[in-house]
Amino acid sequence: MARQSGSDPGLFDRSFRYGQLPSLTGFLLRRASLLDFSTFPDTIGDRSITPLRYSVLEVVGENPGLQQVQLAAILGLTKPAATLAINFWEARNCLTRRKTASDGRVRGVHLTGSGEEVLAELRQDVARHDTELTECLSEVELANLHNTLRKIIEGETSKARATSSGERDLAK
Amino acid sequence: MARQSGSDPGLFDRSFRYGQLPSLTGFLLRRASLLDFSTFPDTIGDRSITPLRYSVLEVVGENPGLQQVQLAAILGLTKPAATLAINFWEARNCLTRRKTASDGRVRGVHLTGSGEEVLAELRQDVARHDTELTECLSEVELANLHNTLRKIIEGETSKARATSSGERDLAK
DNA sequence: TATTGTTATACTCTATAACTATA
DNA sequence: TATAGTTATAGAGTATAACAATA
Repeated sequence: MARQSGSDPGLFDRSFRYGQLPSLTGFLLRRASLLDFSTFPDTIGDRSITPLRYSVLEVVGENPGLQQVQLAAILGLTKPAATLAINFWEARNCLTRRKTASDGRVRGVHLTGSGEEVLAELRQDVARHDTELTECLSEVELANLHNTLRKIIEGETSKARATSSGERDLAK
Repeated sequence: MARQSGSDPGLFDRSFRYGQLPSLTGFLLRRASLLDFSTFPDTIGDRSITPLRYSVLEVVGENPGLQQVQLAAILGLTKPAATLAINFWEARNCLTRRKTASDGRVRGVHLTGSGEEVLAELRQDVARHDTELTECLSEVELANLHNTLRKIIEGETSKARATSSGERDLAK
């Protein structure tokens, strides 16, 4: 029985027409991102470790004692989403919450010893996966791609704040 | 009360460290794609019209009488997902299913008259949104971005077929 | 009152499996 | 027996709301 899946799109089948889709940046970004996501577990092995969960570990590792609201803000998560992501790693003994002396409401997030080890391995696996994703590109192409994507993210993020959902964030 | 949302990430807050995240193509792709997705309804207006649902209308418009399994293959959807997406537009009188003479199992998908009109407007709105997303880029940068993204999608798609989920697709 | 964090809850999306009708 | 399409169902993921503890 054949597997039903949306993870192997096969873009650009010459038998069909795609209209303006292939000339839309948003369409290409989504396809590339979905491809990255769908091949992620092949390199990482553990299917429960998603790019988001990896990024949680990475950011906590870089910012020991980070508040959960700060983690949420950095990664664009809601508070409950941050709670759940931390719970995931806490259940695996990779993250711990510690009360802060200065503010009793805050429970700073820290890597555990085994969390450090897991992160160290994970960083290498993720970097390898990322290299594989872009192995068809030259160094110059890759550097240009990163610069361009950062421009889109930075430039459009500030615009989004003024015109989109950010408007509601600022509104009382 | 402030709105809880993950749609306005605010990447690169200088107060924090991001480790290797900003140098990962996958991370940048996801952020750019999420930004595109989160600002999409601002241009389109109707929140129920997602990029995916638009692409369904676009592909059917370009390939009248398309089979539903073909639509699914083109857009990387499962059969049930294709059914639901077509149902959405059928309920809005934009798409119809018609029995095919040559094969009684097939119900080809077609645009209705009002579907043509909706698509024509939608194409313009989507193109405008896409232009806004990349308005910080020069023409050369945009062209390079598209070429590079297509390389990633095409190059990696064929590799994915050989090593990833495609393996299970081919396996009995 | 406002903020940190958790829990409760619901909604969307998408996956698999099972069913139908045709071939 | 295989394929096109639908329906049923369940699992992630993520959203809001409400709550507890602290400021």
